Amino acid sequence: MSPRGQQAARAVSQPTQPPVRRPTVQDVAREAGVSPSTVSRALHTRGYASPAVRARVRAAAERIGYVTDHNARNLRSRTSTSIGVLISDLRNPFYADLAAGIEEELRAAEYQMVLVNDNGDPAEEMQAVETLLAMRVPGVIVTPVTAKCPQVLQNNGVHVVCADRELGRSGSDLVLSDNKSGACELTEHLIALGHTRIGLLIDETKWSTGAGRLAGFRAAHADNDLVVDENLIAFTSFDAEAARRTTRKLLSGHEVTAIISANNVLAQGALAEVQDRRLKIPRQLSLAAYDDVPWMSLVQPALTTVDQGTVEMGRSCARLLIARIRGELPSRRRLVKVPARLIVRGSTGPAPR
Amino acid sequence: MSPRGQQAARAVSQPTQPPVRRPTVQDVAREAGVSPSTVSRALHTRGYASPAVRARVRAAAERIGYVTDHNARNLRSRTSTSIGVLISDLRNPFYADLAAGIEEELRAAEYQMVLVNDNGDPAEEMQAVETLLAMRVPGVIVTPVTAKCPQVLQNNGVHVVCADRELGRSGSDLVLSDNKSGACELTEHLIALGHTRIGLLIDETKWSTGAGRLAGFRAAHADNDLVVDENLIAFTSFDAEAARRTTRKLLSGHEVTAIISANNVLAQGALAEVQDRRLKIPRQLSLAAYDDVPWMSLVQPALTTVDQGTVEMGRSCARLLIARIRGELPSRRRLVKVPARLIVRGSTGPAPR
DNA sequence: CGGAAATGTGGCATCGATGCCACATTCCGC
DNA sequence: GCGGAATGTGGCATCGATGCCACATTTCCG
Repeated sequence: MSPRGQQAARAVSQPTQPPVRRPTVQDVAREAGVSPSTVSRALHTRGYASPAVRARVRAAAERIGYVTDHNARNLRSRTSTSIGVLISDLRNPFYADLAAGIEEELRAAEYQMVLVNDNGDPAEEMQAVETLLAMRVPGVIVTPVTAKCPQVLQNNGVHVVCADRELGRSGSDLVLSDNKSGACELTEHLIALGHTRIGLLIDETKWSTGAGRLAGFRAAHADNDLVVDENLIAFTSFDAEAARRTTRKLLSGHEVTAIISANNVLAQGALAEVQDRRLKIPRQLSLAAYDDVPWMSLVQPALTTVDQGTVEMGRSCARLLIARIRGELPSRRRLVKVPARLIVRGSTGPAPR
Repeated sequence: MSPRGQQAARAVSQPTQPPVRRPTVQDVAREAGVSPSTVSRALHTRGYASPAVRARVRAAAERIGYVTDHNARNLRSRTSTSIGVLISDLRNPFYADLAAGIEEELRAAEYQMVLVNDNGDPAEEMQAVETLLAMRVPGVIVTPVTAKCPQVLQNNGVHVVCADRELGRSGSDLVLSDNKSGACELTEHLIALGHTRIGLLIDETKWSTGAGRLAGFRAAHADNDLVVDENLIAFTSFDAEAARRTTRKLLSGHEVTAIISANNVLAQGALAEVQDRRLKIPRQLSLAAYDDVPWMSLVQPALTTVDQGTVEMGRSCARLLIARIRGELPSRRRLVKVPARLIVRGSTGPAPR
């Protein structure tokens, strides 16, 4: 592979390099009759430019269609307005809502969102981290898969906000749903309806998310002097199909009168199984879920749920990160607990006797 | 506002500037005992470096934790690996799926996705365009709100792929669902079941999307020698609540035996109204929708739909754009029609007599 | 009215990687 | 064994915006 061959090949594969020459600060300077430095100050840096010059420069820039080159700016000023957002699955409405909230707030503050799906895979997550480091982003919002991820970022001076879950003891800022309270409230709602044998469909408890929800489930029982039958805590995998199979087992011979799904995906599986069995809800079985998503109010009867305020969680993440980047926060890490809200709908009713 | 005051204020608001000095090409060069140019070639540019040196440089880079600075690279080489993605509403599963497909393919090709929600607002859309121009992205994938958007981008030498809809006569590449065929197939399915008075709930026909679906609806009627009663084409606004009200009107005195919703959002409204009226589906009314999303198979009876293959559409967009950027495509614009697939479920049945 | 402070602008170096060219080797064939 | 091609490396300028400092004006006050 000779250099020459290389270049030739390259030239062939890029025949239509767009030849657009975009105006630079120099051009604007010439047009406005000032120096490049002045243009820069007039357009961006605060202060340092008389209103008259500022207006003139603005007009000139507008006239020749000048658009700042972020790459040059970022390089020189050693900053960037791109923020990394690292989530597990955009197709899951929880993550989509989270991302939507983040994006909204970032956009309002004139930051850009670089969104990466890691599919819950540690390798892809680290790959993404590398990319974000290369982009020199000042901050990242992540629903971490591995504690290593926030750690590496922080070691490189990148601000990190962990969303939805805590992994190990990172010093990162955190935005979490108040899982324990929410799950507790939901469980108590069922207990108040007379349920004593409540199944909990849950996929993990390693992360604070599952752990919190389980804790809330237990707390509600304890508060009402009920002992939790450990057999009713049904561990399953993270996909709907697995949840369905687990629900099947749960419904066989455990005499549960209610089932709580720990998240929206598991709820899909649970509902599918329940519908398949033609169980009358809520007469024969009450069904509820943590993490309200739109379809839950479309099925009949509509599902009783706990709304995490996911979009607001996303907004909080972004606000927190921006404040951190601007250095407006004391150095100690901040924990934001987003309150969860119980939404009672038709799928929960008095326990059958 | 004196300069000094400015600086002081700035200093106060950024007390903890992360002092992390990241290794540069120079550092790697020193570590490996070669020149910076060689490092650059060894790590990135193809060819031009002996395997031995290449390995040595790689090792050195690894050892000192070198991560290329994309800003510098982009500036110098006048390219970027960030791709803009401009959609209307991330919370709508259609757009989320589209974005997921795009991201997947971009990531595989080592591009990054900068995702912007324009909320269907022309002003925000143009705002986003400006930002993407500033980032010097080589390409953008957009579900356009305005024809101006792809146009401005192209005028600035940015490659554009329009997804899901065509606006006016831009020269952009296009990736569309085969709306006409899909809608036609769906309508014919209903006609075959004996329906002759089919309502169509639709929000717009200015864009190719709505226009195509309406055309398919008409085509199916024509193919079966049925005249379309224009009163059954129910125009509505783009939100579920409006769709619900429109459905209400449609159900009052038009003697429709089936309703097709032109997209997933409208379907929500239609379903809500139908459930509210306690109509038996499909005995009293058949219900169907264009654009299959997960909840449609969760409701009972599950909805008959047309699956657009949205994720695949996203992938197509990304593949097309990348090929375009690499200059692998002939200059004439390309139109990709993604086939739609009819999914018959329980919500459609024989027409009542 | 003079000199110091305040105020606005311009000049120049610089951020970090890379394109391009020159040059030092090595290789080959006659 | 020698001239010229092939091959691999280093040097240097450069992408475009901005931080910093110097300096030319103005402004202000004793």
